[in-house]
Amino acid sequence: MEIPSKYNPQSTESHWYEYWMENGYFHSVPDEREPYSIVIPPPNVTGVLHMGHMLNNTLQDVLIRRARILGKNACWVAGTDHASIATEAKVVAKLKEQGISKNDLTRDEFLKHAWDWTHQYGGIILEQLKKLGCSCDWDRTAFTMDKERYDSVIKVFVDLYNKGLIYRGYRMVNWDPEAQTTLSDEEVIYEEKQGLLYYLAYPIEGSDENVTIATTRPETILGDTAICINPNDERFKHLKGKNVIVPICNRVIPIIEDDYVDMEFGTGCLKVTPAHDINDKALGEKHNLETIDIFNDDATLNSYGLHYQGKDRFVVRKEISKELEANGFLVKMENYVNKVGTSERTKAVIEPKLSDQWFLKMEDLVKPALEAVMDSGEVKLHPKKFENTYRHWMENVRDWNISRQLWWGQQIPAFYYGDGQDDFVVSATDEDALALAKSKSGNPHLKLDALRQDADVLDTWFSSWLWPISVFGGILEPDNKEINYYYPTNDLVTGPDILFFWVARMIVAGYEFRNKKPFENVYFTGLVRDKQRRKMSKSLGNSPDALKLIDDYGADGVRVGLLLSSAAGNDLMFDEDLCQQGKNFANKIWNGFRLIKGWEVSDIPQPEASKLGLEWYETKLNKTVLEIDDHFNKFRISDALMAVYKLVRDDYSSWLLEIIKPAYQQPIDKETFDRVIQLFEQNLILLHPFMPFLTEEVWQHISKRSPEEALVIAKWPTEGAIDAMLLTQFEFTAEVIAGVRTIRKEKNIPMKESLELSVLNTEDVDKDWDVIISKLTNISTITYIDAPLEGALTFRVKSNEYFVPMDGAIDIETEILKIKAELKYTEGFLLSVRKKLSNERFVNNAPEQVIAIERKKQADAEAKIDTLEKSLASLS
RNA sequence: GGGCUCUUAGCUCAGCUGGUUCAGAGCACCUGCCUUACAAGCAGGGGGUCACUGGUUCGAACCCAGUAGGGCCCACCA
Repeated sequence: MEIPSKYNPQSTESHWYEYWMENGYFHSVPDEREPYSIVIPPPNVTGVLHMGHMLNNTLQDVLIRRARILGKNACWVAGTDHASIATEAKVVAKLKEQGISKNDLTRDEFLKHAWDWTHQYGGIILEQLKKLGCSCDWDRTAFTMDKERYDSVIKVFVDLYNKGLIYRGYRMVNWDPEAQTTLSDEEVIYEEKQGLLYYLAYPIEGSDENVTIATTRPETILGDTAICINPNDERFKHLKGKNVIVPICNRVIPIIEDDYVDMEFGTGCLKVTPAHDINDKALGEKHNLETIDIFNDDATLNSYGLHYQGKDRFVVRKEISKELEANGFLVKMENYVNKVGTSERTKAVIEPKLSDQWFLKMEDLVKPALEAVMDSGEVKLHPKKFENTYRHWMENVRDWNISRQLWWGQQIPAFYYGDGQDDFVVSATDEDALALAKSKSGNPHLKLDALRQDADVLDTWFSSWLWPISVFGGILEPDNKEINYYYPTNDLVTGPDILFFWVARMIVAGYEFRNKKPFENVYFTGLVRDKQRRKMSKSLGNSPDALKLIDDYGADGVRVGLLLSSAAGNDLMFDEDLCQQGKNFANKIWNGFRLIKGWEVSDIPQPEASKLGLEWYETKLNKTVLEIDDHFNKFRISDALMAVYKLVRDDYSSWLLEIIKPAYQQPIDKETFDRVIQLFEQNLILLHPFMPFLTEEVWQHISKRSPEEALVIAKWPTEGAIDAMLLTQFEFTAEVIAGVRTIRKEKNIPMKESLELSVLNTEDVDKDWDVIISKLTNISTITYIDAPLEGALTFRVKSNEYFVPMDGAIDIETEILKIKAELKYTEGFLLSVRKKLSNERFVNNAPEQVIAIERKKQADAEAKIDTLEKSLASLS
């Protein structure tokens, strides 16, 4: 059978993915095994795979595949999020392209468009995850708006309402004038923007005097209902109790006093606009001020805007400042940088706005979730530093605005039967709502069609916070077999940007609805950035096409590329070269397989070198397995990969294969062959979580396997013995080999030309390793000698001295210089060790073991100096 | 403004309890090799004042304090 020398991922990846699917390896049902479950952070239903998803899902796949190989019942639940505001915005934009305005559609018509869109694009990202190799249980694929998840959300809403935790309130909320909906505090991004600070003069009623205030938003003067000064401010003492006249609209408003006002800022005098600023709202309530809302929902001015009515707030800002200037009210303008809240989704500048919204009381809900992370450690965050951030948010949490003025989402199950503030009932079904309404209103003749359901939908996160529960049906059927088996899930992998949006709220929901944590570990990935440290984004165009990367480097190559430098919580500077490294590594393994496959096996005795080499590699592998397990336990995934990478590339390929490789066209003995295949298979198992396709391909090529023997469900190596002596001896041997190779290189002696080696042996070296030295360096004989050899190049390992006899002139001067340099270094080293050992306080205070090590260092150095001095003497 | 965190080789980062020759890895770089598995490779090599200043200690990249400079999160100063 001819095996190509280049591994070709394209031809194998889809094949093995189909094979895995056909055999149902990813599907999980509860059984007697230990469960291991992960729920996917559901990507937006209409999204496409980007680098963040790639990283995130690769990590999850590594974890789930390893769990599967460890023999656990691994279940990775896939699904998508309806992403109400993002999806609705996309649908609105698409309709607009077709000349359809959302306002011309009924709710049902709009929802039909949204569902069409969802069905058209909803599966794309999941198909892309399959290309990446993700071993999700696709039979469980869920959607935050499917029937079960929808009903779960409604049930939870009703439940929380009945517990008194959900309330309706007229509050100042963050208004996105573009999407025309409210946002939660978390959805507002504050950005520094260069603006102007306008100093405006307000005439004082019944006087020629003015009072000057500073504002960044001159257009809001039309909504002013007071001027506020600090009661301790001597400068304004004379203004107490007076009124001022608002320029342009000529309204008379009072001057009030409150020590909220910072005397140092601006003029020390503040205009109060209760409808458009959260602090002014508080002041307004405290001082019983009128509230004048000057904006429409799209942030154009309403009738309070007078001649500016219908114009956008930013247009008005420019125009009104001109008008103020023209009329002498504008004292001056200053450049000023202030923080402006913008919508996470639409980027529109947020307008604080008073409106009726639904809120969830958070204070008590949050308590068990805070404790779970900070006190009991039931939920662990990786890296740990996020615990502080988490605590801070949890301790300062505010009520969650859960209503959105959108159509795409779970419609709030509140039904109004009258026009009063409290003329509504909350219920999961119409019939119950009617019954409740009848009794609450005292009107037994109320009809169903007289009930009007709240038009708002719930915040997307109000459905995704239930995800680890709702995907197992744990809300609707709290005692079902699945939820009892898979919940709590084990690990969650996500980005720190949704710590508050999602992770914290899931923990809250877990304790509230299951009385149990939703997961044990949260692994936060970093942001994927480009080489210049810029965030990857569509607008910058610096995000590579995920699928093209897979085409170019293979899914395995991309996975390795992403994992190689992605310590938890650290941003990842993505560089395609890393994928190339991954691809190269895949090819390396492929060729390792090719080499073995090409050997002819014969019934001949096993060479000593092979026997020893195999023994050493087995120990090395056992040691590495321990390291890898340790890395995994600490979520150091890239370290785990690096450990396998080095094991396979350095120890296995460069050392073991070279040690056992038969001479050209010679057969290999059966014992070595069988053993090396077993060890190679162990390598493949260790590699499989990281590079699932390549390893399965090679695994199946090594021998014909039944579906029960597929690599995807192989068994992780169990702990084996580690022979420390073998490892030490190997390292010593490797140094000797490197010494000979260096001489070859320096003197340009080709590998074909065999050399001799003499050893002045003062170390207690096991001569068994000589066969390996000979083989790897083409040394014909190794001789043990008592005195330095003349006419030879030398090198030293520990206190052993090695001589390679050389025809022709040896540059004695150079040799002497080399030895002198080595001597100088060693003497310096010895000096520092001696100094340490002669320090009484060190000897008295340091642990025994540390002192023993120092003594050993001293003895080694002394022996080495002895060797060096003898060589020097023999040369001169 | 508050909190957290980081600064180690050209780049990205390890360095876990202060103690092995502890100053590391991968990549990049330099040199030599198309050696019969792999040039997507092999072998060899150079490279760091561990940000700075002090302190604690027998001993500090590691602990403490301060300084400088990044990053993240939170916060209503108009």
